[in-house]
Amino acid sequence: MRTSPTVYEVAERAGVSTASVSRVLAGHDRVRQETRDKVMAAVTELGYVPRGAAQDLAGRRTAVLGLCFPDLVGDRDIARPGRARPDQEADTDAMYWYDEVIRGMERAARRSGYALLIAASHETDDANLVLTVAGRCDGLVVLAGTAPAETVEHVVARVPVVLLAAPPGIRVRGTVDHLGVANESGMHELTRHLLDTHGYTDLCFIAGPPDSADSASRYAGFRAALAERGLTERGLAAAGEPDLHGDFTAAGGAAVVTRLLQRGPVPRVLVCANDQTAIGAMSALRQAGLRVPEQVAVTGFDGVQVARHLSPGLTTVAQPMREIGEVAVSLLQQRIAESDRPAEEIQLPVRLEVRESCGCPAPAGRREDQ
Amino acid sequence: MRTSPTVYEVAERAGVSTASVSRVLAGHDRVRQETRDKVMAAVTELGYVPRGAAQDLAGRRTAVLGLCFPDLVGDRDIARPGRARPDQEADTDAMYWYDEVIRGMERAARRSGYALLIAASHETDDANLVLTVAGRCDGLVVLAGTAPAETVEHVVARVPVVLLAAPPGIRVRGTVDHLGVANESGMHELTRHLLDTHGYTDLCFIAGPPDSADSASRYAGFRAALAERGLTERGLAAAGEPDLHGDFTAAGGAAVVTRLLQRGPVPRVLVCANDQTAIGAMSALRQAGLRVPEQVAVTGFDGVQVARHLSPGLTTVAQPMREIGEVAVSLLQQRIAESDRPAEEIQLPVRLEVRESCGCPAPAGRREDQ
DNA sequence: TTGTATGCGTTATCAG
DNA sequence: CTGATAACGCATACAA
Repeated sequence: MRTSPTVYEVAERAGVSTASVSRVLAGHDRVRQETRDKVMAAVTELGYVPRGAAQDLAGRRTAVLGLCFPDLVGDRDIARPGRARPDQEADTDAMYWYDEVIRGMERAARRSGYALLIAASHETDDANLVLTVAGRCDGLVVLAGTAPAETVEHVVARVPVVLLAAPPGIRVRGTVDHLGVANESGMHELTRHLLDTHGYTDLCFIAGPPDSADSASRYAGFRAALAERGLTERGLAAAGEPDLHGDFTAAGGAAVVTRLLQRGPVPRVLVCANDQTAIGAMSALRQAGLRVPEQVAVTGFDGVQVARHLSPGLTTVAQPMREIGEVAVSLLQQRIAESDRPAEEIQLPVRLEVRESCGCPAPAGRREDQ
Repeated sequence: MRTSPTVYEVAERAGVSTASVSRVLAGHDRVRQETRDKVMAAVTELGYVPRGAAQDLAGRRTAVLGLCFPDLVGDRDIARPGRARPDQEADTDAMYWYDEVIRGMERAARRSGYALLIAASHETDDANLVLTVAGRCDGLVVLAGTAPAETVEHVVARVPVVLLAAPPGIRVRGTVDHLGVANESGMHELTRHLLDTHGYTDLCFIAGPPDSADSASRYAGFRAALAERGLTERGLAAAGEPDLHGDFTAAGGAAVVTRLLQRGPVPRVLVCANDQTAIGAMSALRQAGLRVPEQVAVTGFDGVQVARHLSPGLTTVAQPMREIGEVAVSLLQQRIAESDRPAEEIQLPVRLEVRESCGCPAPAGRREDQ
């Protein structure tokens, strides 16, 4: 292993003390220009890059924020080489939403001078990577489903944590801030649009996994809007329980539609628990020769980027990804500054994005892509 | 700032030495079960998470790999609040490809037990974040366009570096491995498909930014295929120079098509330098009432996930994202183990993905989404 | 303005 | 199997 230069070597070469090297690199004012030059020359010649570990240890702070998100598929595709391709597609396929979260966090972190340390893991994994990350950052964002509550509670003793999109029921002990979006009211608004603007009466909800709290909240909003108009949902399994469950992937959405097609006539509107599901649903409908939105309207939830490039454009409820990142970073910074601040619970508003998949006309004259 | 527990406190509470604590947490065998229990109890009670900085310093290794990629837009949207929305869309829009790279790297890193430290920056920025990252990882992947060559050369003294998608001309001094994909031959193959299978003769290339080496390589493959058939490209600016330049975003692709429409009849085939450009082009064509692929065929390059969900599905050349991540990690690990190994230059094969946007029939019976 | 000396929290070596 | 103790590389308070 090549042994990289240290402050000592730089100091020696520059003919100054290590303190001066440190000061120059930290951009302190109180150092003579000549000293500065000597140091910089030595730094360049030696290819010196300060060891982050030492800086962090001495400075008692890292320049890093952490982000842990659920590993949806683990390495199943590796374990089952027999059908590698399908799995590969399915898993990356399900990542759209995480991509946006990662993006938003990276941007927000960077603006505050932090790099972002990311790792996926799953509740059922050993929590090793989560601890690795937690031990190396000044603040940590954990997406729901990433680690068991105990792990989060454990980690909170070490680093400020923001829990993202955690179900309202599952609250972690200890001082952790919770950040989420208005799932229920967002879906409520979307459903009202379908009911009032379009006058649809035959709608059906395609849920996510049965244990998904996000899906449940959105379903609640959907049901509430229906109830207000005295309507009932097509195809209800049990009282208040959606009948149709996808798994938040396009493949899942397509599969549900396939089943629906076998049962008989498809409802006039398919309200999907997230965008991927809607994408898969539209694809399956197209395969079956049904036109969207003329014969079947479809809507999503999340507002991932691809939604606007589909044809027809996907009507959906957009989460404020950028703002989520910003608020998460801000919460972390506040708690870094003042750790005993009471825990906050923030719910960010969502925005209805009407495109064509619900039956609305394409915006004339306007260009979606600019 | 809350002061988190240290080994000393854990050791004291458990009634053992710090060495034992360290051993237990490291999973060493040679420790009595009773000791192990005492330590784990103390760890849990105290919420102890080892400080990564100290571990890394003592262990001379981090559990982290770094990834630096170009910041396409910086914070322009922040600086110019006047037209915030359009910029916001444009910039995240251009991220698809990076998303896939990040994903692939995260997966590959995780499989090797590493977390991934990411940060965006641009050649024109100060290189601060790049140094921050470089100082905190055992290996670093740098995407082309992220940092000036000198910065990379500088950093190489400290940590193994893999340069991703760097133009063949721009090679960095020092021992850095280069990793890329077969841009030229991939585009050559795609073009031959258009020529031979479909018999098109009126094709036109929509390039990326004029200084993009990727775009240039792909253009070269395109031209070569045309030349083999004795064809010339529609709308050539200068000898060997593409006339139409987008900027690798959907907005750019749409803008090019808009200009094209004003000039007169659109070529039969638009071969785009990347997927985003193609997406924008298709969208603009649709707005203009032109049908894809019946009236105008369109193709892309990269194979981003959304390509398969569009309608028509986008015919494109797919980069092996997963493999890129895998190979990058592997190169890094090799060089960590043996730093004076000669630099490698690896070119990964690409794969033609035929869908409907080129004019091929939709695959019957097959379900794209499962 | 610059240099000296010490602490940061772990791991690992080496005795016991 | 366990316990002292010396690095690890840098930042900073303090002294000059």
